[in-house]
Amino acid sequence: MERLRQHIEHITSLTNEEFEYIQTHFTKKRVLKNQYLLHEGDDVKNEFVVLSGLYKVFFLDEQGREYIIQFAKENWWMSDYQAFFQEKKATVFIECIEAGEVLVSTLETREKLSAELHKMEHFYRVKLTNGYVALQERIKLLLSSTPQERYEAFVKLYPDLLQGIPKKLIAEYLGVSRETLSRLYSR
Amino acid sequence: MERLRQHIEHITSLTNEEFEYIQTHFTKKRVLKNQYLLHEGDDVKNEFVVLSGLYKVFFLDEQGREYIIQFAKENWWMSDYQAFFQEKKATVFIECIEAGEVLVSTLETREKLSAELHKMEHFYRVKLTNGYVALQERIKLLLSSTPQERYEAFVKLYPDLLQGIPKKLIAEYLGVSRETLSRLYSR
DNA sequence: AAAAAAGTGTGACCGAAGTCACACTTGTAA
DNA sequence: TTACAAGTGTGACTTCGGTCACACTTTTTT
Repeated sequence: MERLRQHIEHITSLTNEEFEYIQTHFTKKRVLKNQYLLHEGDDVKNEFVVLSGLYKVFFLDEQGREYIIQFAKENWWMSDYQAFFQEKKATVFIECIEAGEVLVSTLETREKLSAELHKMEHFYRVKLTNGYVALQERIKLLLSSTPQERYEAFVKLYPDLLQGIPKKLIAEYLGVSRETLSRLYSR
Repeated sequence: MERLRQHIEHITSLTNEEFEYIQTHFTKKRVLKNQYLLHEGDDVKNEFVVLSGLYKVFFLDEQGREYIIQFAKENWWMSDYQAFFQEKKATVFIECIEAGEVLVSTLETREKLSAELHKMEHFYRVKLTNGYVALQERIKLLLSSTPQERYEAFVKLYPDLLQGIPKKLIAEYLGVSRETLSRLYSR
């Protein structure tokens, strides 16, 4: 839980009492490799804060092709935010790539803490601001770049992921075929 | 200004005094067709709330090709949010397609109102949440869909834009060539 | 240790979308 | 009202990336 505190205090400082209270709204959960935290069609009751391990957020098209929206590592938040905020059924999957731990929270928690503690509303706003900017960057990249440039941008964003995971997953994140990606660095 | 009030109260209710105060942080500005509200390389001092008219937020790649990030109409907010929040130079342009009016605000305003009024921090958080979800949807679409599907999704999102603006702009939003877009509905 | 499964590189082929060129229409300005 | 610019559709050609196939390697399982 100390991790969560540091994470929040990176944005806004808290008293011990405040953190004590906030803490009660999060529960720790161990996650094993290949375990699903969220499955298409589920009610999206939770959002997750990654403490350790590696996870992928992805979806499938009609032909069953897989597209990765996000890799999540330490201190990243993840959910099917569309469904989470709008209380719809999940359209994405969250699967564990490397075992680790996450904190589990709910929409009620987010709204309640935001309403009760101005500081927490601030925290969530800042997090969302950063997330918004990151997504916009991804859109610009998807719109304008060649596979080559996307790959280079990926390397910058996730330098540590390059060795750890199958290239296939990187291809699914970039939106190119495995073969095309392979040809990018073999020439 | 009444428009701004309705817009905010759609999310959180305000007293007259509160709105009086908030109001002083926004100034109205008339915008003419083809006028730029923001130019690549500028310091991004402002964000804009659209009262009327139509605007495009776009950027250029090295070859000078144009990509539209967002069309903005009534009640949409726009800026180069990346640069705005991080106080960097603009990498995008905002240009007026149809004359109208906007409200002009600043980062200081956003932060100040958020800090002073919990309600406003809430307002900004909710706006950001919606924006985040919309961007994520766009990413999913860009990753997985054919030009055909993108076009159909566009029609749903901006049904009113179809007749008003040149098809070239739609193509730039979808990330396909003008010719490809043209062939989508001529067969 | 053997067998099965997953990951990776590479060639051959194909097809969807980009580019270029041009004709025709519509809108705008002199 | 004429002239010029902008917008639009369509054909010909090209090209980049996808798909399929297969060999080889590495990892996992039994």
